[in-house]
Amino acid sequence: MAAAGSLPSPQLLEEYSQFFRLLSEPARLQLLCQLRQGPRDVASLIAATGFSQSHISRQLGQLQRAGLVCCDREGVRTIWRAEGELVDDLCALVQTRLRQRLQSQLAQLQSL
Amino acid sequence: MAAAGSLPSPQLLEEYSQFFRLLSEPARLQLLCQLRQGPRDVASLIAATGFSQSHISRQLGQLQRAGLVCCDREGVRTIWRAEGELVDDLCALVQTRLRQRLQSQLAQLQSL
DNA sequence: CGCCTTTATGCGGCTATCGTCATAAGCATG
DNA sequence: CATGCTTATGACGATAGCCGCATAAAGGCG
Repeated sequence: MAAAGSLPSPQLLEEYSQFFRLLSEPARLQLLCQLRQGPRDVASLIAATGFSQSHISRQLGQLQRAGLVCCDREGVRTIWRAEGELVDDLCALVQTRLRQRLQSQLAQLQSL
Repeated sequence: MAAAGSLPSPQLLEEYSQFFRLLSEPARLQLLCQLRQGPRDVASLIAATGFSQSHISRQLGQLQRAGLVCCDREGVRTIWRAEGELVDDLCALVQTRLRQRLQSQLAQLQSL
């Protein structure tokens, strides 16, 4: 039986949704995956993703404001890196769910 | 040191982002919160959220296709309920992060 | 100081999605 | 069957967000 906790306030709901929205775009997820492999400068992110410099700059800015990435200045260059394990943990949970659903769909197909 | 796993394929990235996109809208999050408290029929969801019937129907459809909610037919009425703990787990992780960030901001303010 | 490299931002086109209204489809009852 | 109640879907206006182009700002080098 589900616990009957109180409902979250609209403001909190808004915070949650804004956070999840960050992860709802393949471009940002791709950047996070790149940075999960280790620190990268913007040039290599451009090369790896094919996005324009301005786009990458904006997305990194959003991720930084959310505390998901941070950067170290090396002169005029900026080296970005992932911060924290949150995204990995979230993706692991989601991956488990996705796998379960695919397996059940597979079972459905095979039972025909 | 971060593990240097392989990069996810674009298709997988798309799957992840589509899933997170479901949670990136306050309306859907609100529905999920309502259903987390227990099964509800559509009329009570309309009353609780103020959204139109058509909108709620669409959002529930999306959540259902993702396996986050499911429904039992009671004659012509449909009773919806949350399915699985995934959303709760995800929100718990995010909440921890949000709290940490607010606390650190608070500490910053107090150190002035 | 001029020049180059690198990052941040204003602007605008484009697409996707939100949310509503109107309507259709399905099921129960008199 | 006709009526009423509940849910699903087509159409549409409004808005938000993606993404690139052009340009400004900031730092390094001769």
